[in-house]
Amino acid sequence: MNTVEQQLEIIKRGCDELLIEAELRDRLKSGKPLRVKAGFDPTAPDLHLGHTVLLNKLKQLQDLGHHIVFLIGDFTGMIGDPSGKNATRPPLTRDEVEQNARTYTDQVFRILDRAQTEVAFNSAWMDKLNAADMIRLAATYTVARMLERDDFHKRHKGKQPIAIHEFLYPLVQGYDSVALKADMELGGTDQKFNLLMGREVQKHFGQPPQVILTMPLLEGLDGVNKMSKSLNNHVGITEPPSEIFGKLMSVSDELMWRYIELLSFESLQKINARKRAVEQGGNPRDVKFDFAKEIVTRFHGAPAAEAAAADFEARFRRDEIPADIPEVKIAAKGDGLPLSQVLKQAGLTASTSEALRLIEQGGVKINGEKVSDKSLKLARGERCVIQVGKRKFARVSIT
RNA sequence: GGAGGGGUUCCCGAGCGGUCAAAGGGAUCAGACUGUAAAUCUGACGGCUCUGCCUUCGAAGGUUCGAAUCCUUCCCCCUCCA
Repeated sequence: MNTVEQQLEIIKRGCDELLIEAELRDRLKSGKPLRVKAGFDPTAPDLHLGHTVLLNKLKQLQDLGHHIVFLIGDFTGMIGDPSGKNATRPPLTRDEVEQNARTYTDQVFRILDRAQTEVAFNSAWMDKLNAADMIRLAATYTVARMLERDDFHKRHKGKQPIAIHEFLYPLVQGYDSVALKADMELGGTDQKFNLLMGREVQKHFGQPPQVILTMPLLEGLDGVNKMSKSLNNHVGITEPPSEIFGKLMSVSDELMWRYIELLSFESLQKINARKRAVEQGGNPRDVKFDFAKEIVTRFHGAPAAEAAAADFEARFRRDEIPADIPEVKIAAKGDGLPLSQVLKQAGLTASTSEALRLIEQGGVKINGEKVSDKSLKLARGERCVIQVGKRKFARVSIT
């Protein structure tokens, strides 16, 4: 068993903020496993690397012997999503929520120990709350304090709409902590307000306030916004090995260090040594390459990672055609089909207009030969490998 | 309830009767280069049976030879007052 100080060190590594450390120390001293809560929104069931920053921390806590409650915000999810003004998502049905929850947990248990994790749904207690209870809950906080929350504040100042029910979100999240008797709650730095709300609501209900631990948010591939599926700057953990590998290689050399800092399990000494090596003229590509392998290994195993690495080398360093490319059969009417049609029907381009543009720009190759003739027709019976850009391939036969 | 300001292509944002498929930026994609799907530079960026045609500027009507631009009604958002 780890001492309190050893535990604290593990808990604090990589975290953004721990509030309040003294309280956590006291709770750890009691020797009782902590009830650690982390809430997730069931609207986006695909986990990406950004989520894993938090999940890895939960795993560490789990390994220290604490009790993890994986909370799925199905109640809140069914009302509709408050964050992000422009994408007012349609409310989810019970079925959809359950479906999402299942895919969610399946992915989560690639990281957490299924047998030792409690999965909870906040509808379990929220459904029982009546309107009067809701009003009482709402009475525990003021509008002014609510507007302190950064995103509300920004939207309010920026003259963006805020719907009333969005104010209920933090309150409900806080109430979840009451229902779960949470000792500790984890979240991203953007969750700090909500997590603190949990403390307030708990105090209001006569419980000792939870300790909160925030983890840094992982930037997306663009290096600017936080990683999210809707911004399409994410790396999903269920994506194919070569996709994960390629996406990580596309991270800028600068951002790469941030990714390593938040995602790698390497020791800090090792990471620092790599930094020094690059500063002294080492190639950052090599560091990125190893890091990409580490991550692919984590989710797909070492053999898959080796294969993805080899594939990447072949494709982008030696300009070879990858090993497995999709076969596509396209039916031609008459004697043949214009190339632009073939590209569209093979799914290599979104439209014929795009196909024509790409041909014009020299982005289309047939059997390795660049095509420049926009009106080229492929005859019936033809079989060839078509490449669009660096990444899209198809083995096409015209029938 | 009153007054005012808005809703433009994936996003932000100009345009305010013809020269507008609509400036600029971002995102994206392609090409060049390269140490990589880094960086940088160049180009493309509604669709199609592509030197032309069709659809788009909150929605529906209308005025006009011609509308994103003017009018009417409706829907939605913001600010201030109450």
